Amino acid sequence: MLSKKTKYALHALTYLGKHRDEKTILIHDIAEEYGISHKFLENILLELKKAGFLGSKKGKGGGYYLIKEPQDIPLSKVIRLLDGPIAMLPCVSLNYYEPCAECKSETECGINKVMIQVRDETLNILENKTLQDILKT
Amino acid sequence: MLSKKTKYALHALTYLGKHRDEKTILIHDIAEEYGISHKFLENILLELKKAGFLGSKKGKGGGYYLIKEPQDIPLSKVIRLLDGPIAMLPCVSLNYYEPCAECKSETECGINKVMIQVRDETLNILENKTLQDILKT
DNA sequence: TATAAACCCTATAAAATAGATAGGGAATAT
DNA sequence: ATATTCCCTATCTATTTTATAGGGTTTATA
Repeated sequence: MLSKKTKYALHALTYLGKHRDEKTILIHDIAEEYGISHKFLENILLELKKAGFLGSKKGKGGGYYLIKEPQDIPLSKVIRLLDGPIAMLPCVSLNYYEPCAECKSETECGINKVMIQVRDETLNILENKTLQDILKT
Repeated sequence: MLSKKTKYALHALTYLGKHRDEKTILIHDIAEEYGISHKFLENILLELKKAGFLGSKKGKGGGYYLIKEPQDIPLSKVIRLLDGPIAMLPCVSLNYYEPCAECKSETECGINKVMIQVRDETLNILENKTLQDILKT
C-alpha cells in the first residue's frame, strides 16, 4: 500500500494543479482541504520542491506552485520519491535493487520472474499516467 | 513491497512443491534451506495450514506437506493471506476495502481511477499465476 | 509405557518504519 | 518594523514487522 505521505503528495499536487490560475497556494489551504496536518504536509511539499516539481515563494503572499506541466509529472516519479520502490520485491526493483538474502539464484527463482511481470505492468501504467490524467476527473 | 513473511511463505511453498514425493517435510529443513529462523517460519507454516494450503503430521516422522495441487494455489491468495491487500490504496482494495479518510468523493478522484487500473493489471497476473508456475523454473 | 521427535499455540520482545509534532531560522510584502 | 510564510532539522509517538520464548499436544518406536 502507498504510504499516507505519498497519498498526501498526490492530493497536494492535484490541488496545486487545479489552482494553477492562482500565483501561489498556502500549505494551510491544502492541509485544510484534505483535513491533514499542516506540519506533516509541509515536509512533503518541501520534498516535492527539492525534487523539482514545485516552486515556492517565502514571506507574505508566498506559497507553493507547480513548476512543471501536469503532463510532465508521471505518477511513478512521485511514488518513488515519497515511497521508494514500486516493485514487490527488492530483487526486481529498477531503482532500488537489492538481492534477496534468502535467494540462492535469481535467474532460477520463479517468484522473481512473476514479480518482474507485475512490475512491468504496473510501471507501464504509472510511468505513462501523469498528474494531467488525475486532474481530468 | 512484500513482507518477509510473504516471501518466506512463497519459498516454503516452493520447497514443499519441489519435494512432493516425500511424505512430510520438516520446518527445520525449509528454514535451513533458506537460512531463515525456524520459529518465524513455524508461524508462517501454521498460517498456511490454517488457510488450507498445507497439511501436517505431528510427532516423530511428522512434518508438513502440500494438500492442494500447485496449480490450485494462486499467488494472490498467498499474498493476501500473509500480507493483506494487494491494491495500492484502501479505496480500491477488493478484499480489504476502506474509504480514504481525506477523500471527499471516490468517484471524482483521479488517483482512485488509476489505482483501480493498477490493481486490475496486478491481479490479472497474480490470480492466474500459481505455485505451479513458480515451480517450473 | 517411556521417550524423543515434531508440530501447535499464544504471548511477548525487539527492531524498523511511518506518522506527527516542535521550534526556531530566513525571506519578503506592506 | 512587523506579520507572514516557507525552510530546515530534530525528536517523539504509534504502528507494524520481525523474531523469540516456552510450554502443550500428538505420535512413532523401542
